[in-house]
This record gives sequence, C-alpha cells and structure tokens, in this order.
Amino acid sequence: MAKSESKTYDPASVEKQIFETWEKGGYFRAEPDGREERFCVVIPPPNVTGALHLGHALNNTLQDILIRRERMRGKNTFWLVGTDHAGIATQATVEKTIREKEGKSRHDLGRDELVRRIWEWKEKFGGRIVEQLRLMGCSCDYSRERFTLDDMCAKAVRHTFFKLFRDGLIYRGKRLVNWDTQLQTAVADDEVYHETVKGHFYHFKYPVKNPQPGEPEHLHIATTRPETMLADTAVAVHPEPDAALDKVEAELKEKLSTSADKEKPGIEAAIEDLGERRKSLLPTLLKLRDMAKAGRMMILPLVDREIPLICDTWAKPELGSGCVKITPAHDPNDYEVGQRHDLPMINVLTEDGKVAEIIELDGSVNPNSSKYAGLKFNTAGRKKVVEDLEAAGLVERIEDRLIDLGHSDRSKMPIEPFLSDQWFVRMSDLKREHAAQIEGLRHHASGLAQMAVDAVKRGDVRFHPARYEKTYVDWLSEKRDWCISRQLWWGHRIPVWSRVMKLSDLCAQTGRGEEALEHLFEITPCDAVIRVEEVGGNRHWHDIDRNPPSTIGWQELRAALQEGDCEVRVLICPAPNLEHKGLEPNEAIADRVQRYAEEAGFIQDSDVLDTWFSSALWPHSTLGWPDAEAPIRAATVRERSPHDTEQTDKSGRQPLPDGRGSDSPDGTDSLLGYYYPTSVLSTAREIITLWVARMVMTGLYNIGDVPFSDVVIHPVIQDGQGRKMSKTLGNGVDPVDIIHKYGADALRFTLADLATETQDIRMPVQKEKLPDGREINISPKFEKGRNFCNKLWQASTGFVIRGLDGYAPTELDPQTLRLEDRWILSRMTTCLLELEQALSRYRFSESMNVLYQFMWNEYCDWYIEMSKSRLAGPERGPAQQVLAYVLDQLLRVLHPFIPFVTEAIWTELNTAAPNRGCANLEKGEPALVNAKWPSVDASLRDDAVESQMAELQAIIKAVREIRTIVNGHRGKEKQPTMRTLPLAVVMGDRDTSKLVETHREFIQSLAGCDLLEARSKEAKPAGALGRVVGSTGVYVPVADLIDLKQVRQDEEKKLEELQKALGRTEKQLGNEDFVQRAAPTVVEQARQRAADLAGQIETLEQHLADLT
RNA sequence: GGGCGAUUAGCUCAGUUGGCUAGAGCACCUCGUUUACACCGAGGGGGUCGCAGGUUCGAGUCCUGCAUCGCCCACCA
Repeated sequence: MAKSESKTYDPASVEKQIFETWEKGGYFRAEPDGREERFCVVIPPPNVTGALHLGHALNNTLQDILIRRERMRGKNTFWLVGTDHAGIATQATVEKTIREKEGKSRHDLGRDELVRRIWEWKEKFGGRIVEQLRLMGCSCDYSRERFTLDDMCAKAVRHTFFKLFRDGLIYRGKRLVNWDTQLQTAVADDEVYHETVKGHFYHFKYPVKNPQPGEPEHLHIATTRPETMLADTAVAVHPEPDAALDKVEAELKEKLSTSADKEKPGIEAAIEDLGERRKSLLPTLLKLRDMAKAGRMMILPLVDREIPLICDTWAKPELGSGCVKITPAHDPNDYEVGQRHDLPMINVLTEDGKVAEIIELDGSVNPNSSKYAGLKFNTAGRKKVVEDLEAAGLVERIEDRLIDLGHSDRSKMPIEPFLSDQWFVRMSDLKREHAAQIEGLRHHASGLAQMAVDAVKRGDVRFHPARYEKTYVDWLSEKRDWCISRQLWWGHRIPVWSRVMKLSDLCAQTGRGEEALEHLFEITPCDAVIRVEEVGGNRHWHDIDRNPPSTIGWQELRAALQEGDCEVRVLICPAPNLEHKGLEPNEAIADRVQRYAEEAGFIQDSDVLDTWFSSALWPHSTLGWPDAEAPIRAATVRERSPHDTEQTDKSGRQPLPDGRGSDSPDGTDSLLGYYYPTSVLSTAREIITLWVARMVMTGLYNIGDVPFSDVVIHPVIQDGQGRKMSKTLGNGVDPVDIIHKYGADALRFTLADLATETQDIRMPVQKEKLPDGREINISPKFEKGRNFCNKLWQASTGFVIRGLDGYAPTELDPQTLRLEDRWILSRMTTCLLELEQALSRYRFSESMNVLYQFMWNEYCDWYIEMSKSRLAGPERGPAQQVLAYVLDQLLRVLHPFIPFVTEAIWTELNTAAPNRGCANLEKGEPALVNAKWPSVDASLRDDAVESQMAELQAIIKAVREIRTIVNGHRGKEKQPTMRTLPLAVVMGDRDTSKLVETHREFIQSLAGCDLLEARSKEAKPAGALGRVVGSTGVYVPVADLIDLKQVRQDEEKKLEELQKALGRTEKQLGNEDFVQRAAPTVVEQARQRAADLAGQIETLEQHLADLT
C-alpha cells in the first residue's frame, strides 16, 4: 500500500450514489404493516418559497438522527415531508416578480389569474427545498410528500372549519386588527414586531359644551397619533379618581419595600408625583367625574362632533392629564371602552392607509371631512390635523418622544389598528352548557385553549428541554382569540357564503319567495350551518344554540322582527363533501349548497385562512384525516341528519356522515390509524405558540388525541456576534455551500455536535471566495465534522479493511482475549450505554461527544495502534476479528448521524469481512441504512481490564512526556531529536511488573523507548526524569541525553503546583467535618489523591536532588 | 412591565443529583512525515468559572442581590 494511494475522504464522490441506492431500495418508504413498534415524525413544513437555511439543516439533522435510529431499531418508521404554502410570503414573492417583470399589480391580473400564476410558480420552484433535504441525506418518505394547500389538506381544512363554525367556535366579528396598509391585509399579533421610532407627544384641548360656572372650559388630552382624533367618540375620566390614586400609591409603597436600592429613587419620585397630583389635579378630576355622571358633552374640534364625557377605569388619574380620548375604531383599548359604553365607532382610515371620508352616525358625510380625506393617515393627515388645531389655539404643547411602534414583519410598514371584518377562533372558556355540547372539547375542557393546556399539564405532551413547557402554557393561558382571516388570495378560502337582507324579507322566505333561497333553507343543519347576524348590531342567531337544531332559530328571528325590522347578514357554511344517499348521485352536498347559495345571491367570503390554520392540522391532515379512519371514532362529525340515521353499512356499524371508508375494523391499516399520534416533533422555540400549541389543540379537537408525545426544541443558530442569521445582514451560512465544501456528513456532525440544551448557539462566519467568483459564507466549525468523517474513513478503509487479508473469523470467547481486545470491547459497551442514555433524553451534542471520544481517542488512538504489531504476527486472527467487529458496531451507531460515509465504509467492510462478531458471528446486512442497531452486551464490561489498561496508558504517556521534554531541550541545543529513548524503567508492584512484561512491545513502540525494564523495590535510577502514576513510577535516565540542569526550572514549577494541590487535599482531610459528613467514596478519593500527590512530589524532589 | 436564557481558556462551547488537581474542538507553542490519516500523531502553555454576599465539611454547580448581552410576551392617551 503505497503512500500515494491514500487520499482524504471525498464526500462528493459517494453521496449522490449512496442516496440513490437508499431511495431505490425503498428504505424510506412507510407502510403500515401491523408492527407494534412504530415511530413517526412530521417535518415542520418549510415555506414553499424558501431555501434550506442552517436552522432547517439543524432541525432536519436531528429528526433524521431519530428516524434513522428507530428504523435500525426495527421500528416501522415514517418521516413525513412536505411544504407550507405560507400565504403572505409566497403571494408577496410572486407579486413582486410579476411587478418587476411585467409591471402589473395583482389587481391588474385578478384573483383567479394571480392564484394560477402562484401555482405555476410553486410547481416550478417549490421543489427546491425538498431537493435540498435529499442532499442532506434526510430519510423522508418522499413518495408521500404533502403540501398545506393540496387536496388532502384542503379537505381537512374544510372539515375543521365546518366543525368549528358549527360548534360556535368560529365567529365573524368587527374587530380591531393590525392593519398593514402596504399589503392591505390584517396581520397576526405574532407577525408584528416593535421598533422604537422618533415621534411626538401632542397635548390638545377639547372644549366643553356649554360650561357651567365653576366648570373648566377645556379638557386636556394627549396622544401620539393626533389624526385619530377625527374618530374620537368620547373622552373618559376615572369614575373614582381619589380611590384610584390611593390604590396606585399603596402599590408603589408595597413595591418600595421589596425593590432593589437602585429602583428606589424612581419609586419615591413617583409617590411624590402622586401627592402633587392629589393637590393639583384631583379636584378637577372629581369635577369632571361629576360632569360625566351628569351626562355632559364635549365638542370635538375640527369635526364639531358632540361627544360624551364618560367614566371608565381605563382613564388613569396617575397618568397625563387624567383624561383620555376614546377612539374605538383605532385603538384596541379604546375599542374595549367603546364596547363597555356602547359607543359608536367611526372609522377614518381607508384600507390603503389614507384618511377616509368621515361618515357621521346619522350617515351623513361630515362637512369638514373633505379637508382631510385622502391625506396619508399618519403623515400628511397628522400634519394637517395638528396645523388646524394649532390655528384653533387648541394645541397646548408638543413634546419629542420615542415611540415603540408596531411594524409589519412583511412590509416593514407601521401597523395601524383598524376596524374590519375578521374571522376568529374562540379560544376562551365557554359557558358550561355550550362546552358540554361540543364533542371536540375533550376531557371536559372548558375551551380550546384550556384543552391544549391540560394536555401538557397531564404529561400527554412533554417538552425537551422541559423549561419550554412554560412558554406554551403561559401563552395559551391568555386564551386570546385567534384571528384566522387574511386579506389575501393565496390560501384556503373561507368556506362561508353570505348575503345581506332585511330581516323582514328573510322571515318572509320561509315556505315561499325566491326559489333558491327556499331550497337553501330546506337544508338541514347537518348539510350546512346557517347563521344570521344583525348588521351593525350585536344580535346574532346561530342554529347550534337552538333546540331543535333544525329550526335555525326562526322563532327568535320572528320575535326579533316584532321589535322592528333591521338589516341582517345570513352566513352559510356548507358541510364539506357530504354524499347523501337519496339525493342526486355524484353531487356532493357541499357543491349543492354552494350552488343554491350562489343562485340566491350569496357571495363567498373573499378572505383566505391564516396559514397557521392549515399548519395546525398538519399531523393529522397529512395522514389522511378525515378520509382515513381516526383512531378514536368519536372524534368525527357527530351530528347527522335524521334521514340517514337508520342506515347502516355492511359491518353493522352506522356509516359516518361524511361517507368515509370503513374497511378496517380498527382503522390501523390507514396511515392515520397506524401512525397517529406521531412520536416526536422537533422545532424552533419561536413557533411553540404559533404552531405547536395549535397542533395540540386541533389534534385533540379533531382526533381526540394529542398529535405527538414529545416536543424537541432545538437552539437557534446565530452568527459569531450573537446576531440572528439573516439575508439583510448577509451573515447566513447556506447549508448547500457547506455540503459542497465539507460534505453532508460534516454538516450533520457539526450541527448535531452543537445541539445542546442552550437556547442559542453561535457560529462564527467567514467569507470565502469560490473559484467561480461567487462569495460564500462558511464557518470553521464544520471542519470538526469533516475531520471526524475523514478520520473514520482513513481508519476504516485505510487501515482496518486493508488489514483484513486472510480474514477468517471464529467464535471467540471474550474472556480468553488479550487485554486490549477486552478493553476495547468494554469501552465500546460503555460507549453504547452512554449513547442510549444521551439519545433517550434528546441530548444530541452529548451523543456526538460520546461517539467522537470512542472512535478517535479509544479505537483509533489506542486500539488500532496496539493492533498494528499484532496484524503482522500470529495474533493476526483475533485482532482482525475484533477490529472488524468494533468497526461494525461503530458504523451502526454512527450511521444516524453521518449516514453517507458510514454506508460507504459498510459496503467495503461487507466485502472484506462478511461475517462479524465476537462470541456470535453474524453476516453484515447488505445496507447499513436498514441494519440492526447494536444491542448492549453488558457482560463485555470489565472494570479490572479497564483499570489495567488505564495503567498501561499512563505508563506510556509518562514516557512520552519525558521524551518530549528531552527532545525539547535537545532541540534548543541543536542536538538531533530522538524518536525513541534508550531506556525506561517502570517501578511498581508485582502486578504492574507482570503487566509491563506482557505488553513490553506495545509500551516500547507506543511510548518510544528501546529498552524497558520492570523493577520492583529497587533503587530509583540516578540522573533520571520520572513521573508517578498511582503507585507506579516511570523513570527515564536522561543524564547522557540532556543537561539535567536545564529541566530544573520546569520541574520546580511542577513541584510547586503539586505541593499546592497536596496542601488543599490535606487540609480537606484534616477537616473532621469533611471526613465524617462527606460520602465515604469521596473521602476515599481524597485519600487516594493525597497519596498520588505525595508520590509525585517525592519523585520530583528526587530529580531536583539529582541536579545538585 | 412579565417570563426565559446566557456570562467558564484567545474563539465556540461541555460540565447531569454540589465532591474538580475545571474539560473538549479550534487557535497557539514544541517535536514528529515509523507503511490509516498533516482533514494526522506526540507533548505543552493558557482559566481566582461576570461581580458581591449567603447556605454547606465542601460551590463552576444551590440561594439572594448586582452588572452586561440576548430571546419571547405584554403594554405604552
């Protein structure tokens, strides 16, 4: 084997071909087969517009490690892969391309055309990220790829929406949302980030209408958004300002007593300020309170609207002037106030972010409206309002102020709170009788959020690390309703049709009137859910709350009509895919309802659902719900129309109303029945709330069981400065670049190695220029992975496999093997045990450490080195066999982490040594991907062997250390350095002498000495450097090799350190409390340590004596 | 404002129920191309574990406070 043959491991030359072999072999294909043991992971679907980034690479590495290991452990494994349609991001990407290339907006194209273009784009580019998963070696079942907008997911979305709507858990409301004026859509709270910007704090005066003697002529209010004053409909003061001040003061004093010193001055100042307010402000506030109670009005400047002065606790007497303007349509808190006081809501903002024409309550256009309408809301509009107020002498002062302003994640524009029609999922607790009617609320949960909280608290879902449970529980416990509508075109369109009509007309439709409407109302509640809402009012009529359900609350509607006619909106949500027997064949009821609705002038809601709505269903929608049998049948639609209850299918069971197949009695041959609930969900902590919580919720609601038992939260990778990796900063590392430079295994190794339980990990980033001129970001971190793979490759192919000539394995009794054989088998066993421990707790980094240490520092550094001389001699057979066996086991356990290189080596090992083992020989499986995971044979562990080997290693290390000292000094003296020392003397007890005699050759070659003497109880050699390990001394006579005086300083320094250490230990042992209270083993360790140190000191003192 | 995390060698990080003469990889220094590997081998230097108290026989580890950095959530007339 000439040197020129050896070359480094070249990942590029093997990875592609190996991946093809795996796919051709169908190893990743999942199929329910009745095996009890199964393991399923659903991938967090990456954004279909996206490319793989390092976070994906990390997350998918971890998932693949789990999946590959379980596959090798003989479980039926399924890693479900797919992508997310990512509403806003995808639509924005395609819109941008079209705008740039064709100069057209989405409005120019129209809804259908834009959606078609996005699909086109998705087909063309959407596969990229899945291709990149293949490059990484991810063992997903690519034949079952899903997409959150595919037919399967759409079906699940329709079913879920219908159920929630039917159960009264989805409602449509006028609510304040975060409005993105650029994208003209509502964005979720989670999609809003806050940024501090420079702004102003404006103090205005509002005139009191007809002030009485002794009453103030003006009220003082302050705002950071002056333009919203156009929409004010009240001014509030606190109902009990004196009591409120008392309460605040009491709280401050309480805080003062417990707070830290540095906070005290601030609190004291606040208390003082309260006292000041009590004097200067309180009388006015009390007066205002009385005025409010008397129903006094204010005149809103500029628009001359009469608005009431009201009492509400939202007005804080300790803040500002104690009065607050109320703008229900443009501020979330004011909205609440408006609800409490039944205040009118006046909207002055257009969808595209301009001041709207101001429509007063009586429906008339405000005569002053034209001055402002059309101005940009928060810029020109604001300026004009302030100017006009100034002209009217109503501006008291304007302060500079930093304002923390919400911005849209997507457009980076400031968010405007905007009153609009939105759809919500009710997360809060329901009235008991309502909750009891809803079968989807399991375990007697009071509401959706509570149900998901309970599941985690019961331990049905466990977080790793456990601390993240708190994030989940805290967030869900707020039970904030979930806004699920988005003003986009790309996504699942809300399956509700509606029409506005007079209540009187609606009531008149029963039994006559428009034909289509008549048809519509013949539909039973099972076929569609019909809901009637008063336009502009708070009344609504919902069939779910009515009994019997089929009446759609007609009685109530008629009763309401008696009080006076009004405009109502009728909403229809057709039941999805109901194929009723007895109706026209081949026409799903959903389509029929839809047709009737459209004929009757009903229009489908134009919004689409929040992307997270379909993501929330991911673990069960992708497995086939609702078509497949769910493990818990009760979870399915429970209400049925009267005319199909008597029908039963062949199995004698009643058919399910959605006509799902019922071939398998227990449903376990469907993907859903077999794989749900899945096993582990691995994700980043930022979506614990957005995604994990909602999956648990919908899983329980739809299926009746949690979607997974364990949630693994991995750290976030930052750059070297602790910043997030991002496109704008240009500090992102592209995993594909890393694969090209270092190989997929190196990428995976390094990422797994970094995956500790911390919350962030940093990765220093470097620029590198490629030959083609492209500049990429790399990180030296990946060298560790590359080096490891290369080391494994070199050791395996370059040494072990090449050394297997004439391999002829026999059944070996481990007890009869040589020390080093038994040692490596013992160490291997320990390694396997530690690996199991680490992996069972999702400690990926620890797993890597265990494997790294064993492969490199034990197998390569010691076992392989010790086998070299044996391979040339009569000991060849057992050495080959143990080498091959340990490599076999090592490849198996390394495979989930670094699948390519291990598979490549495996093939070669199979050729050179088809049968492997120790006591039992087994044929190596053809493919490692599917090979058996090693089982631990605890009998191979041998403490006595390990301690003997440890002594041997210590002796060798001692000689090496001395050799380095000698060569160091010879180097300085320009004398030739020595590969081997002439003589080493080991002085120990009889066992040590025997050990040394037995392994003389090893010691000589590994330590590097020509002669080795084992002596006992004889005089220490003179003129020698020595090291003491345990009770054994190792001496090398060096007087002829170097001038001993040269080493004096080093040895003195060493002596000093040892003496210090001994001092500490002796002090500890001198402490009676320690000896009595500490664990006996700890005391024994200390004694041992003291003895060791004393021995070492004695030896060093002897050197120093030699020098004089 | 509430919650969570981090602070250990020049850099990036381990350090399980307190027992440590505090570890690893990279970088650094010395020596070495003996036939698996220079993406290597042997050896070495480098740390009062952010700061201050406390509990304990014993603290990197537990408690309290402080400082700095970061993340999440809420709110700000």
